[in-house]
Amino acid sequence: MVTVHEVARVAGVSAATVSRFLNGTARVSDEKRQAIESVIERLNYKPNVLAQNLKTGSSRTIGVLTQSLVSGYFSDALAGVDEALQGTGYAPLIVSGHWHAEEEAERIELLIARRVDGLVILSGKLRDAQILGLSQRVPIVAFGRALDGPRAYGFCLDNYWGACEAVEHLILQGHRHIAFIAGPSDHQDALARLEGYRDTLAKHRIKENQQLIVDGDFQESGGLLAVERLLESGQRFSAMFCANDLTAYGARLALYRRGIRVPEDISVIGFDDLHSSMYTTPPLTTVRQPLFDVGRSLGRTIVKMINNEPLDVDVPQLNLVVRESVRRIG
Amino acid sequence: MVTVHEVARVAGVSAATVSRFLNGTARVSDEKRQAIESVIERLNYKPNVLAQNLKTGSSRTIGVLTQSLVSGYFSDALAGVDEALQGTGYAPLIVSGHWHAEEEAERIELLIARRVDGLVILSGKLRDAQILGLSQRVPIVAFGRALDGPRAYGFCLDNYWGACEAVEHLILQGHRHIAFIAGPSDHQDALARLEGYRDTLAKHRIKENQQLIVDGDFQESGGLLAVERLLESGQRFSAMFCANDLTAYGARLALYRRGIRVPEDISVIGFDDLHSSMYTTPPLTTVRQPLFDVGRSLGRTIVKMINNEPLDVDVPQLNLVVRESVRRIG
DNA sequence: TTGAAAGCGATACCAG
DNA sequence: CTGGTATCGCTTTCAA
Repeated sequence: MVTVHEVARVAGVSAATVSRFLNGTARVSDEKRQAIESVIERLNYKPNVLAQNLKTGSSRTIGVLTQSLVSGYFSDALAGVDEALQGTGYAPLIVSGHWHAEEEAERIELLIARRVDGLVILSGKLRDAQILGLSQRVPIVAFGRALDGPRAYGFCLDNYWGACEAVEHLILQGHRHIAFIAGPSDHQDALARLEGYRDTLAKHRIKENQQLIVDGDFQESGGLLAVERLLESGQRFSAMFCANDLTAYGARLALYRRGIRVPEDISVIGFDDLHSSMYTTPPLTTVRQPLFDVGRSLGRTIVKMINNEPLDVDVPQLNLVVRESVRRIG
Repeated sequence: MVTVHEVARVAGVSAATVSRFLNGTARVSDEKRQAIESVIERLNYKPNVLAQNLKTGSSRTIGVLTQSLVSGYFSDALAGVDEALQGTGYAPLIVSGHWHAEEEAERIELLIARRVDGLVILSGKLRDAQILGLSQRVPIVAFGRALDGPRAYGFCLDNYWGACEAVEHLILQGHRHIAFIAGPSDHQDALARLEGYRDTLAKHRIKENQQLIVDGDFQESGGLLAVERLLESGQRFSAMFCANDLTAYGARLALYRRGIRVPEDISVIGFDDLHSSMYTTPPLTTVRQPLFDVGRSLGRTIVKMINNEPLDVDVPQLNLVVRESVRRIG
């Protein structure tokens, strides 16, 4: 493998000069520049990143903590981060915490041990205090938590607002008996969505019916089970708000199994807007989370933070996307 | 930051000894071992990976080339690779080629520049020869191509067989007019599936009807369009074999829009078995590709290859999973 | 078993 | 503008 020294020797200059040329650290006379350029070309010299890393103390790598590699939700965000990092010289090192605080902490330690220059954290179960602590060792940008420290920044999307929009939509379409399939009760977003549901009913003076609120788990299976319980309870309802799209998929299948049509018999609205929600039968009306944009914003922000540039973060917004799973009634 | 030298100094030994202790490179007397251990503990010493990397010439990193970060198909494989690498000391560096040969080559160069110790390649458009060439610079394990060099190994799943299974299933259920929505014609797997479709019809002496074979693109939109064309062509058919699950989703929506029921009016079978296929309405009968297992196998194999261990690769198999989108007729 | 010392390959300071 | 040289932190001969 050819090194700076060889290039230097062949070009008749010093290694320092080659380095300067390579990094544009200082002016290099035209003739030497030419010589160096041609030697690099001829010897097909490529700097050894490992040596650069050691010398500069930076790995030009961004650690990314996701919660799942196989979730459409997180994948989108990862793709966004990836895009943002394109051409910056930083590469993402992706690890998954599987919604498990200890595992997250462990993986992050691994990332730090690998000397990542920055960390992007997608949701998770770590406490804000822990993240703030970590941020003393490495700059952090997080999604799903409001953070604002010197080396830690984080934003959330307004899940409460999104839920309000969803329920509002249902009510405007004439629905008054609206079921809610909740998410995990230890999940901040799930809670916000529940609150939005409650408050919006209240706002419209619709009395909340405890029986219409059933547990889910943000997975299809939870949605399916929830609908079965709902149906067995004998409660009347014309619409259901599912805490996320996966839940809606499961719910939709449960309905299908009972021969209940969507939206003719029951309207369904979701939350997230996963890719496939455009192709469910019927296409799902849902609250869109712009996860790709979120990821991109996260990626750009961590790079700015590393470079000590002003952050001016672009926080993408939720919005309701109306498709065909909600029917106007009454 | 504390270094080996500091640890050595405080423990009253040499840096070499600390290093040996750390790597188990040689025996270290018990008393020194104790001393070193306690100093490491007390000083909370963590070796600098960057320095190790430079010295050993290895980054303890595996480059993984995927084609998409947001595809359920590739995500599964990535998760498998990730699992396989867990606890090996190797971390995956994931890049995406977006089904674009040039981009793939570029990204791979980036990975090599970062001194990855091995490469996992998931499908893509590079030619086998290119990969073999690359494998002189870094060991490679690939999916979606049959490779067997000293430093390159690759396997495919038997898409032809899978397609035969699918069509066979349809025929056994009494279908004789079977449409096929193809995948991209420059995609090896898509071609194999088409062939399987053709050969199986032939095997059962069902005359192939060119009109029943329509183009798709492995995406939902292609499936949707294809069905519209199919329906407009006025051809009669009772079942359709979709080149992949996404295509089936799109097809299913097109059918839904026309009020055509699945499977009562038309049976649908897919290929891949994405997660969501279990929750479509109706749940999709499809040929399962065990992508997670594929990824895991790939991950294990690249590590073995790096360590010069015998490979004995475990190649997972396709299998038909029967759900509810196919009806028995006749 | 242990230590001294020589690098790994680049960068950056200090003279000139 | 350029070159010599120390240095980043670790691993690994080579001798003892």
